[in-house]
Amino acid sequence: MNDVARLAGVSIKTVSRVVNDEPGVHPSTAERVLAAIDQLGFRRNLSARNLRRGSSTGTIGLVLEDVGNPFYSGVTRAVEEIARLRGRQVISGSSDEDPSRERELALEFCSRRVDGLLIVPAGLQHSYLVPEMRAGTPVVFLDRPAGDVVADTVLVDNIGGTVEAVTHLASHGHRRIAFLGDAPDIFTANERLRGYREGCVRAGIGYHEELVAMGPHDESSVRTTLQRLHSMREPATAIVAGNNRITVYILRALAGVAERPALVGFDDFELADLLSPPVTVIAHDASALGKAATDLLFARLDGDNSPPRRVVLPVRLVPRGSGEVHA
Amino acid sequence: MNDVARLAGVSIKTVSRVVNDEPGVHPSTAERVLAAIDQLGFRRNLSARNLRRGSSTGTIGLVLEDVGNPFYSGVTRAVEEIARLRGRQVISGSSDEDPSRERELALEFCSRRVDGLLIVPAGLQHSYLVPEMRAGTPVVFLDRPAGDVVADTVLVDNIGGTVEAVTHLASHGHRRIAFLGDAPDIFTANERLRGYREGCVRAGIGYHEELVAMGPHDESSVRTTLQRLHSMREPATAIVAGNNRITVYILRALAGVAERPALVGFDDFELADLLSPPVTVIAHDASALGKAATDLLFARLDGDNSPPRRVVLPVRLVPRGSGEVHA
DNA sequence: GCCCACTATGACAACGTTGTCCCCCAGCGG
DNA sequence: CCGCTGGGGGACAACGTTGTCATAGTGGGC
Repeated sequence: MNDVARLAGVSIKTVSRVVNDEPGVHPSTAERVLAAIDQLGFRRNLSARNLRRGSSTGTIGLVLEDVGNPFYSGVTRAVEEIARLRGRQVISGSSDEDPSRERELALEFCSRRVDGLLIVPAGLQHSYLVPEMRAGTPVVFLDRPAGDVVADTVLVDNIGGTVEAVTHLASHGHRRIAFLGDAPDIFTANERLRGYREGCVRAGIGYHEELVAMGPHDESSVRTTLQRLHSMREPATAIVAGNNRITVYILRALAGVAERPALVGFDDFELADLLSPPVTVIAHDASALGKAATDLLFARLDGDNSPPRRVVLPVRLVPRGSGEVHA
Repeated sequence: MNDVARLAGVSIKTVSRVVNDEPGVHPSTAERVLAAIDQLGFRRNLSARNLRRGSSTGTIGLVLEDVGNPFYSGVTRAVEEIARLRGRQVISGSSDEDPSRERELALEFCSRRVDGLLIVPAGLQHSYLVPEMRAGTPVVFLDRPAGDVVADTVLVDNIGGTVEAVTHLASHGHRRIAFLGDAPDIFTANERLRGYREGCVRAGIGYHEELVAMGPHDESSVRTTLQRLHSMREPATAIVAGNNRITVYILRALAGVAERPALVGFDDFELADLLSPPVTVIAHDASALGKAATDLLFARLDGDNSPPRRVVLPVRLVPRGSGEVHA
């Protein structure tokens, strides 16, 4: 800006006026300034501007588990969409389910003075955010609740979803329904397990420890588990998968197997309907989740200071016929 | 920082020293300062710091077409991974194939003084970046080349891929091979069309205009196109799909159809191997693309000022047997 | 010709940091 | 007792902006 001013033969304040379309600059002066800007390739430094004006940085921090996972990239897209409408940029990072990484990212974003934070919690400890929240940075947790702070949270109906999945399978005559879930210290995994258990009890088929295998899972652990479930005295005839990755592992393991158990997966995924058999899922909308959380965040930025809210988004069983009919 | 200094009864410079672990502060003073920091929930303002130090902002700007697309979210993940190793945050945005949006995003990132830019070009005009590039901001284009500037570029072997796809199909006896591509003003779409044409010529089956349908495509346009291809006097017996979305549209349109043409899709996708029939694809690695581009960017940041490079990543035909064998 | 209003412009401080330079004072040798 | 040394700490400027206020010039009304 200094250079522009020198080149145009004016003060930097005048350049500032031109850059900001402020009135009170003679057209011919403005023209000279614009020419200088063009010649030097000047671009206003937003950091300095925001610093001086004490205004917002126009950024939103997004901490999620893994942008590479289609579910979270759907969330990201929705967040970006709304942020854009409100003139904000999104800074994002993946925690990879590591609490210290989550914390590192969130605090880094705070140092950058983001206007707000959206966090998919990896850990259970979030008191590190208390100073920021007290300082006025709105924080919304999504997909999972925060550990030890009270804050806005957007969840999906994990329990209701798995209850429905089990009910659905039981209504088709299944009595040996297994559950493969993610690591039990992950909130959603635990909730879904609870839903599974409740579903079993409600369906009157009882809860059997040996039909449950919590993660963390990978392709081979799923394979082993399926063999175990199949070789039981009373084999499982149906499976509920705790998330989209596990569903895919199961599908891979079952490829080519003649006698397939029925399957219901948590999380919908592209092409689920085109597989044979198509896969019944408990669907919930990643973009709805992202939208709800971002809307909440912006409401806070707009001055809403009502008590923290907890929003639970509905899920929907999408029956596609993946072997529910008992053979 | 001012408040911290006041509370601890020291000057702000001393606080700065403590925050930056600089020597020359008496342990007892440091302790007082740390206590004050803790009590006030102080967090250093990174913008101000970077402004004063004239150092980098520690951010990388990433402009892509749509984070929601699994291909680009894979790219994003890879970029993030490497940026993290080098202590950078990623700011990203989706252009939705809109050149003005791409420009807006890129320039916004420049105003934020990102250390470097990664761009999946939506348009053909990139001279707007010249001032930034001259000012020393490294820019790497990925997936598609820049329009009218010379810059580092990372591409995949689009032509080679479609040539191979057509060759593969022809070697299985197909002579009526159709091509469904994206909008022809998109670089990759055009390249793949060229590869298709060349493949046809090489295979000695000739290039027939009526077997080509360039986009933009949606589910219904694909459906219509397939009907047209099927009801020809000499119907197409095989199809090459120009990208992952088109492949999926085709799969949807073909669901339940008895007499399916063979299919080879550009871009691999999850579960392609589990469909029946499994889908043969021309695979290329989103994360390799992201990694190559980011590596190139960091090389520039490390001072590499050799002439702009163009990297072309190989693609790989993954035959899965989606009906290549001529019925 | 004088004063006023108004336009165009600039000087300066400040945002929250950090780099540079300087000062104070205790401790030590002479 | 003096001067030197070095550790601990502060004052001040500067990064690139913008808000506030001041000022120079210009033209019009009396």
